[in-house]
Amino acid sequence: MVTSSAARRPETPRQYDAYDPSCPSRGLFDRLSDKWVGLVVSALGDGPLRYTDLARAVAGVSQKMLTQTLRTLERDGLVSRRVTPSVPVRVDYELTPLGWTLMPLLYAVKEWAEVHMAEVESARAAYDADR
Amino acid sequence: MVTSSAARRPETPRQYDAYDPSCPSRGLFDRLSDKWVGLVVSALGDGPLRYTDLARAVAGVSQKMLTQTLRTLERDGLVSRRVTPSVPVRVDYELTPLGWTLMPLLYAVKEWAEVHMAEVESARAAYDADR
DNA sequence: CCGGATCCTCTATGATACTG
DNA sequence: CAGTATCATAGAGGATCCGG
Repeated sequence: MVTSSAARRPETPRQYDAYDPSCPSRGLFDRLSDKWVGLVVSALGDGPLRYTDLARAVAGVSQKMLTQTLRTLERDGLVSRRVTPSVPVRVDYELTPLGWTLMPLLYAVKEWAEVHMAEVESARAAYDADR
Repeated sequence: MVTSSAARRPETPRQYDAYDPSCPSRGLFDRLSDKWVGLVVSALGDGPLRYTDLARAVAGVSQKMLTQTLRTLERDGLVSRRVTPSVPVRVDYELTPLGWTLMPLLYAVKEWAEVHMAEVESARAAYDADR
């Protein structure tokens, strides 16, 4: 008989807790809440993109922050970087399989912001009216 | 015949675009990517919480940031604040109906971080090994 | 075209102390 | 208990220049 506690909880073998500041997953969650990560990952949800195209898609991002964000995502195994040594050089970024599991979640938040923007704006107006 | 473009796209009447830095939804998306918003909203997913309980749930948050985050969420119509004028005063925070539509999305990201932490850590190790 | 290296500026955040 | 007010600071992020 092999009734481990894991067997009773088929999913979510909770060993990490993002609420705990000392848990590594807290740091990871913070990274995912980064200013540019959501937009970059969402943009790559439409397929691979060259550096410049990514910069155009995520309008307003500086070179520095785009590169820095991509490096971190690459290190975390969410994005892969492929260099084509042409002249000039061509660099494509693409979501890894792991990245693809995250993309829909961040994309959903982005969509939520777009869909509910009007409601939030009227909530703000109502709030501000009281003071 | 009433075939408006909206009729052809039943859902997502895209009028906001978070990729556009000048679009209000970009600002909203940035707010949702705030360092504490995800954890606070997720914590309230288990039901209403008093200020102190919230501070305990979202370990590591300072009074200042917790209050500031809650004020913003309240203004944006995601969280409601109820004061019970007892002695000492009791304040409960709760997700609004609008907040409830957002909570599962942020909670999913938090769960993703917890579930995939190990994979990310090994990706980091592999990346760092190459330099 | 891609992005590394610098310099510089703000602002987001924390620590601390105080109040109804 | 649930904040507000103040002060101080790290570091996020932008602008610019340079190089492969």
